[in-house]
Amino acid sequence: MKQRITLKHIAKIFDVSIATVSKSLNDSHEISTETKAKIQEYAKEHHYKPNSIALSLLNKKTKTIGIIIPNILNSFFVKAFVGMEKVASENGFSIITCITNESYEKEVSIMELLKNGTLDGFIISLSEGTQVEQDFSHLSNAINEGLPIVMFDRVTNSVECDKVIVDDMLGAYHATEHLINSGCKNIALISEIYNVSVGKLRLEGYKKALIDNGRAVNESLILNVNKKDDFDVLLNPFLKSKKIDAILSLDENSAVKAQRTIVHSGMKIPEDMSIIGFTNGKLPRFVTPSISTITQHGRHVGEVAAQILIDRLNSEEEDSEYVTKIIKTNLIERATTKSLN
Amino acid sequence: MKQRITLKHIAKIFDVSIATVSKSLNDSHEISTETKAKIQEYAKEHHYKPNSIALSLLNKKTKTIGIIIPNILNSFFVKAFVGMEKVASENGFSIITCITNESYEKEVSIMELLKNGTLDGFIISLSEGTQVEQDFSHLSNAINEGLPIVMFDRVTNSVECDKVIVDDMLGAYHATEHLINSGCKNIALISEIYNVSVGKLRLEGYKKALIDNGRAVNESLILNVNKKDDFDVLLNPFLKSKKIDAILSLDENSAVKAQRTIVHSGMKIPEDMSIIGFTNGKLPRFVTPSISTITQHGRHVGEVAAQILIDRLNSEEEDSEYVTKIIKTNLIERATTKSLN
DNA sequence: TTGAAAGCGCTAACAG
DNA sequence: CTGTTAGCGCTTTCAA
Repeated sequence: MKQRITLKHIAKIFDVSIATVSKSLNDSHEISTETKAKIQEYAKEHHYKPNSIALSLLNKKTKTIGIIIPNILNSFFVKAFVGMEKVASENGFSIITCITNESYEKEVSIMELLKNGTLDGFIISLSEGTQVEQDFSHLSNAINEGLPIVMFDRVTNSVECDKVIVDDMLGAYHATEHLINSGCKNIALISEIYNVSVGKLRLEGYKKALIDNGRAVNESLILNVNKKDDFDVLLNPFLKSKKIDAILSLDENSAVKAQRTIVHSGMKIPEDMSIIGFTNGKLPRFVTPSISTITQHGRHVGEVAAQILIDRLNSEEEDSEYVTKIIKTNLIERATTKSLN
Repeated sequence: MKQRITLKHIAKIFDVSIATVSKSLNDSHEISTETKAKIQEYAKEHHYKPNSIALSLLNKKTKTIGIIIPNILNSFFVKAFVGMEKVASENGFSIITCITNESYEKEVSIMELLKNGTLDGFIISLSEGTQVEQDFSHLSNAINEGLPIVMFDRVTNSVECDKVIVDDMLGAYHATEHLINSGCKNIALISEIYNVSVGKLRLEGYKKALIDNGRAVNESLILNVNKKDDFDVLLNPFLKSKKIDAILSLDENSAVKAQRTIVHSGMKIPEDMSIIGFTNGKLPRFVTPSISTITQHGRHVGEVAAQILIDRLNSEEEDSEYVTKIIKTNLIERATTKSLN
């Protein structure tokens, strides 16, 4: 194992001081051209690399941001992650990634662990546990200690910071309206994410669309499924007991599962039953019949979030105003919805 | 913004030396119980956190590993990533993630960037570009500089290091044999990954299975698809021109796309056409008919890779032997294959 | 044009 | 029991 080469080594070789070497490599005008030349050449030949840990200690900046995600097996979060990675890497930032698995405790312990100087800032989407617990002190503490945070997707009003959110309410509103306009009478709602903020917003959008269109909100048409529950066992009786002719799914999983159940039940899609689901991953696209989805532009969300954080880190001013960016959703019509024409 | 609290601050408060504070917080027996007590209490109250950058500089260890992945939108790689994150976090390691987008240049520049002291070691799956280029000096350099590397999935014999690989050849072999045994006569092979090592191994397994079972390898039944190509345009004539009754797909994408094309063509699955595809993501499972797949146990691959790296980092001995772990695949029979009964 | 010294936050060997 | 000193690798005054 070759020893890492340092300024000290080079200084010894040329019998000069460490300071001289440092200045030479930084191309300081204080140093004579010849000295610079020979030192630079030697450094290049021997692949000298400044130790960034030492630099971080000196500058109190690590050029590294933390990304905290509830669950990376979720296609929205992977896409957001890809966007963040792209922007970060374009701007010379590294990324430390942590996955909370929806656990409040994990989220807190991760933040504690990372508030130790290794990071310049955080990008986080709250875990389900945190949104249930409603305790955000680990986040406000970080901000107080000078670590900027950008929250995305699953956010809270209880913490003041930059935010990038998806227009969940409007997305659900438009989707519901599309179902109404395409002739659906009894629109059910299925959600595995009733615990998290975005689930609640989507539910609101659904209700508002019904009301604005002169329909009553029928609570018995709303099915909240626990992740531990057996989906099919719940869904089958649910579908049979009511005269439902459309489903709005608040998450990718339940849309796909509902679609399967319905296909098996022999109902005609979209004639007897329309489906729209949130989150546009590969799954709804490739399934047969392909599922109409509301796309949240995950990648873009990630890019914007990363850009906001990096801009803040690079900016000189201490306290520029916090921003909240809202990313619009789009309805992608596929085979599970009737077209309006 | 509150200033980070350091040993120095605490030392000043109690009018003791920095060393005393350091020892107190590390619960050294050298320090009197009272002094320790009051200093520890103060530190806790004021949320003192040792600066890990300073510690890294001192110990020349960062407790951070780099994970370099070609493409995280690939379900095998996300699963592997999840496994690595789990093991790393259990062992108190952080993870810096980079995505090469299959580019050799990106891979090299990432490695250059990260060889600066921020990482204790790497876990990498080679980019397609690197496997085409066949230049691995960025990797051997890292190893020479004392940065251990664990390669997984897409590896090369040209670099000596720890490796975790999937038994691709055998996986393809068994799958092909399954098709043969279930009565398929003309088994085609479709690949979007003919450029990468695992693609080549899977191809070998396919050929070997044919030969071992007294079949001829018919090169015209092997379709290599470029990612830029329009898959359907290639596949349709391919399927029509030969009397194919089974397809082995070397990657998840082409399996799903082939399945769709076949469904549309009206052929009966699996009676007229059987399909087995590599990589067991959600897609093949939820698609109708669900696709029989060869699972590579991505999560487990990730866990093993991370564990090997961490064990090496934690071990005292400089040069323990390199290991190569082979993870066995399994065939998951679903609706696109006839059972053997 | 070069170098000595201080310091980023911390630990450890050694004195007192 | 506590403090002094040196040092991890680097930059940056300030002096020479």
